Amino acid sequence: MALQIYNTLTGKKEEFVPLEPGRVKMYVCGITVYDLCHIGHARSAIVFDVICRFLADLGYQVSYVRNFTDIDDKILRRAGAEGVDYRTIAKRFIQAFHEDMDALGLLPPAMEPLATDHIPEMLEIVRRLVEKGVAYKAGTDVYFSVERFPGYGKLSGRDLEDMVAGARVEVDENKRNPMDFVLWKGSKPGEPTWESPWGPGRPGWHIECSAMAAKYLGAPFDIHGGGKDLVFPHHENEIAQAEAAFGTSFARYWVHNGFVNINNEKMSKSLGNFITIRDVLESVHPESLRLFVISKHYRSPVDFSDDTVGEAERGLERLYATVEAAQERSAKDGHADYPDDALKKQDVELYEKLESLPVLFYEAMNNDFNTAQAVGYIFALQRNLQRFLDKFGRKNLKGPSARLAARSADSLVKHCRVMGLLMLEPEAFFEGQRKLKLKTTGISEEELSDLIAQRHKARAEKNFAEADRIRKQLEEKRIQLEDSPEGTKWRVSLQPIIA
RNA sequence: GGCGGCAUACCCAAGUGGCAAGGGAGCGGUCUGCAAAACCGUUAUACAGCGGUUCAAAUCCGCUUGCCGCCUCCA
Repeated sequence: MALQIYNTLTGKKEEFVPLEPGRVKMYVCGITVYDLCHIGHARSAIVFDVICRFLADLGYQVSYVRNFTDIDDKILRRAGAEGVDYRTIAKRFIQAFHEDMDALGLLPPAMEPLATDHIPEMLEIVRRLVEKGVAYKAGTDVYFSVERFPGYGKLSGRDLEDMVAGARVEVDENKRNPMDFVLWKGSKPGEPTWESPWGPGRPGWHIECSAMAAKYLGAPFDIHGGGKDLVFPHHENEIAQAEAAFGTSFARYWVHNGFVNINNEKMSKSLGNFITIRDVLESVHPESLRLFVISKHYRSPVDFSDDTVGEAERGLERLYATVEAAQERSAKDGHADYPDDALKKQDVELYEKLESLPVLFYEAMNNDFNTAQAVGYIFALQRNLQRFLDKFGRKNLKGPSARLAARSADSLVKHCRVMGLLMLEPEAFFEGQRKLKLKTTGISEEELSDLIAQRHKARAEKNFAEADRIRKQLEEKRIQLEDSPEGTKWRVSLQPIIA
């Protein structure tokens, strides 16, 4: 089955046909850089990262552009509050954004343009719109006249009359229609300003994305993405400006991700349920957050809680643990090849899961990036593989058994990596996980190994009361000890994130 | 007020006409000094409710209820 993408513009899943064979041009609205990013931004970034990786996996060359809005009221307000230049604020949060995205393991876009570097391109669009009579100057501002663009409302599925009737926008004497939106704002004293044919000022928000997308991808381009909340007015306005100015369609497929909620409510500063990416990554592995995100369909809202993130984390650990065990125990014999029949004889169910995973995986992903279903298929293989390994106790696998286990592990890794998961060697993952988790308990590695050694001694002396006392002491710090033939291992349970 | 979305087991969640994926938690068992992990078994005659279409519906249509989002900056 060919790739199907749900297109907000038509409200339907459509077969994806790129404008240029073998190439996908994708623009995703980035952030306004005035504060740290929260987990809603993380979801959006992860969703489009997975889309990007999947398209690349299908063989497309992906041109991915994501902008920064680096001039805006909120940036100016913060700059004013701190008594610094707005560029200082923008620079600080662009850097923070990059740190967060790197920490999340996201592929960098091909291009990350800044709004303020594209004022001439924006002015050119405004010029064309004014020339065509679709925009007008009023006072010190230039507005887009929604009545002059017949398609206005087509993305968000509203018509102009309804919008005007229910409009909650401020009445502005300058506007001909309450829904008209600003393209160019006359600057107030002390604000950053650029020269223009309509007087000194700065660009409106929507014009940036139209200008940068058109510059780097041309119009029309293939995919335009962003959060659901951008559908109206931002994307609606982008379409209006760009199509009116260029006389062509703007973007073919409009893709919008759902929100992250906390306790079933949208995250917002006023509700005090605002969680930054940094807050989460302090105690949660980035791939856990990724698995959490892709366990849900990208268009559905997702509720973030300690429980649901913890579930994702345990799932990820099991995935890594199974892969590690399979790799280790098939290391010797896993590379020799055997006929399919010989492998199948080892474990019919595992063999069938292994054979069917590629088909099912691509079927799910091709169906509007159904990562949740794809993850389900991956866990089905993981479960069968783990069960197979357990049949052999702790022994290493030989011959066709080793080969079957090795191939299953390879398949898990390969398919997970298409979604940006299982990117680490298991050993490195667990090492990182131990360090990260231990840090949240306030116990040092030395203290812990001392306590484990003490307990080991107590156990050797059959002083189980003392051994259990130490175990309990550590459990209070969320550290769980696991005795195994290879010695005592430990794991740390999740530190609550939500207060 | 206008527009849109969602409702599947204890929890999370996939499934858009033909035997209800997957994960987590629970319970019983194997293993273990005890635990934990892992494995085995088990947990929806059923998909908010009512009505309709169909040989066949969680899936399509209508109505009802509940929750959420957008309409103002917002991923």
